[in-house]
Amino acid sequence: MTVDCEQVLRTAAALLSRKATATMDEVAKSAGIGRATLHRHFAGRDALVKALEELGIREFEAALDAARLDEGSAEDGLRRLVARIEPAAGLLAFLVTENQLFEGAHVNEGWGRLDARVSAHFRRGQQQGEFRIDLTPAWLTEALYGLIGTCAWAVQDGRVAAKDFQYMIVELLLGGARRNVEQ
Amino acid sequence: MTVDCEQVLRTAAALLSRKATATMDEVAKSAGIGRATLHRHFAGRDALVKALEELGIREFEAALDAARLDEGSAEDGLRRLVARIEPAAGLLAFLVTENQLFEGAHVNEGWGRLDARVSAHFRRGQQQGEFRIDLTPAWLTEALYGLIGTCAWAVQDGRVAAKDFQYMIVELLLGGARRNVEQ
DNA sequence: GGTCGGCGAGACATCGTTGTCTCATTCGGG
DNA sequence: CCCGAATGAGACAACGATGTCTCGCCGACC
Repeated sequence: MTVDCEQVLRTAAALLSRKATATMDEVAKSAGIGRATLHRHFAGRDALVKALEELGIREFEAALDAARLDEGSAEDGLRRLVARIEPAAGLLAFLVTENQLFEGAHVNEGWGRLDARVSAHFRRGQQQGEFRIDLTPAWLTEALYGLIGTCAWAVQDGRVAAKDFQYMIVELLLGGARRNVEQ
Repeated sequence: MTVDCEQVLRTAAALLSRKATATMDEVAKSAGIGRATLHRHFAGRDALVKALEELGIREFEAALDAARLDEGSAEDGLRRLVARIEPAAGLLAFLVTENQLFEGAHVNEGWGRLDARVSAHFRRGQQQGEFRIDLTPAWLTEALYGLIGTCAWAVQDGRVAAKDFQYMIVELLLGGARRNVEQ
């Protein structure tokens, strides 16, 4: 009968990704538990969001590990990363926009680590001559986050087919919309 | 002594872009007016957001008109559009994420018109052989919105220089991160 | 100079959300 | 089979935000 905190968090992530202003009661109901039980596991809304943030950081970090970014070309590494991150795309979209609400109050240091790893990968691609050097690693990192969130929403709204998730993100981020005639 | 509604809206947009959960009182204070006066002009929070939405649609539509998308190459048209849209980027970022909160309740038909115009421009670029046909116009449209919002936030946080706003968006969207050796 | 309309400030009731509590129930282990 | 821990449901007060009101003030217009 014990509640699975991890499962509750995933359900909450799915709901809050679509409706960031959802009530604690709505979160509890969507997880199939009572509001009191939700409070027993997460002291309040802040604690819930914080737990969600840590879950997102864990999943992102796991995706980074699983993608083995330092193996092979930078491009292939990016493809593996997007593939591994797809299951957590909705959670990531929520957290990225949620972070905008924190007016510099305090940002989890985990984001710094993640940013550094992703940014370093883009920098490696630049140094190896794979990526353009006129787009800064910081911007490419932000753009990756933004495109993941945008595509996750587009899939939810039916504007992009779910099976095209990885392709649309990676192809746009790597190749852009311009058609290269020599290809 | 009459309040300039337009100016109030722009101030509100600047605040709400950064803090979507700002109080009506905060909005009023940031605009330098009293909460009562704010209520006299906008019946409530919903009315304020709706007015903001219509302002955003007007500005976006004006940017589309000014960009003269049908003149010259599709690429140049996109560059002009991003340039014209830059002043309203923060407002757009707010509205795009705010729209995620509307769980299909009702979407302003203005967004449909805007989507159609932007989407048609990408489609024209595809038909003229300028743009790739494996990235759907709908996705390119969403990606444009997403990158504009992401870049607006990145500029606010100092991760991207303000002067690079147009360049970063257009270059990434058109050319992607991959380095083309023949260039 | 007087009047009138709009504004700011504050008071007030209301509503929704939140956090805490109690109590009955149920599931699982001893 | 019994006991205890955990859960669900509901009640409750507290808090913040909201919407409405009044009052005093000031600037504009006549």
